[in-house]
Amino acid sequence: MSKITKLNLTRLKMESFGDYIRRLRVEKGLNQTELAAKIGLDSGGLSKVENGKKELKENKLLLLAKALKIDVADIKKQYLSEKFAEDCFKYKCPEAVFQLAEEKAKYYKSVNIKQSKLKF
Amino acid sequence: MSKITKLNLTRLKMESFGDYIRRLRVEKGLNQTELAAKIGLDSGGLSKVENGKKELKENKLLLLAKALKIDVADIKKQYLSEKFAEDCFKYKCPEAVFQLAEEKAKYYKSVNIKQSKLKF
DNA sequence: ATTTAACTTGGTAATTTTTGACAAATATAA
DNA sequence: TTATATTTGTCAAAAATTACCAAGTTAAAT
Repeated sequence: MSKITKLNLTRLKMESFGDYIRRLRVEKGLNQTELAAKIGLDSGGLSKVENGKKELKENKLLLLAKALKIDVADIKKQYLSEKFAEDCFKYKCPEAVFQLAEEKAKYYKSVNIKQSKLKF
Repeated sequence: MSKITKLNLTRLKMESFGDYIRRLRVEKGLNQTELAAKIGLDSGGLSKVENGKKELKENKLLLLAKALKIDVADIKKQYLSEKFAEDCFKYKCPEAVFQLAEEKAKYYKSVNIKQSKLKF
């Protein structure tokens, strides 16, 4: 990575998943209570989501996409990338993990993976 | 992706985390019972790991690296990449997630992330 | 075919983690 | 202030993970 890029990374705030949700919610003129209701959560729960204190499973993700009228693939990307990055950080894992993960994901998609084998 | 690459992906078996562990175990001339004992597992547990039926947390990962005399970073990479790929597949998430995840991971590393904020 | 060792699989109980709901505390705005 | 919005902590229920055990299968050898 170039020095410029590295500097930018250290200075520019990266939008977290919570920031992303909050931004879209505010753009839509909703408060936490209103949006939370649409996804079966109370305002406290949504607050925690927006502040990265977690909570949220896939069905909520889909409801959120619908409520905010955003692309499901996009919100999944935002959500999972955050989870992955946190895991990588937590485990102190080299970032090369992501390249390998992408290869594996493509491989899973290319073969018709047996659900039993992978238990999902 | 080129047709050649795609063909290769569909034909070549990609080594899973379980395959990786099994290969190293066999290379060292250990059976499941022996290796399992070194990481505080029974043979059934190790069998499940090798067959992708999961089990395994970080401390076992470190023990495994030690028992198999392999680089800790390497085993973490193998382990996490598999988890990430499975999640991506399960969520039907676009593979662009990995590029974003890598950016986020680099960002987390570049700022001195507050543990409280991210709760890890 | 029988024996033996290695491996796989399923069940289950114990533990840990995640979740949603509530309430209190804090902040923001009118 | 008063009202509204957000944050935070706690708690119990629900879900997921884990270790452990035992039964079942496979494979190799003789």
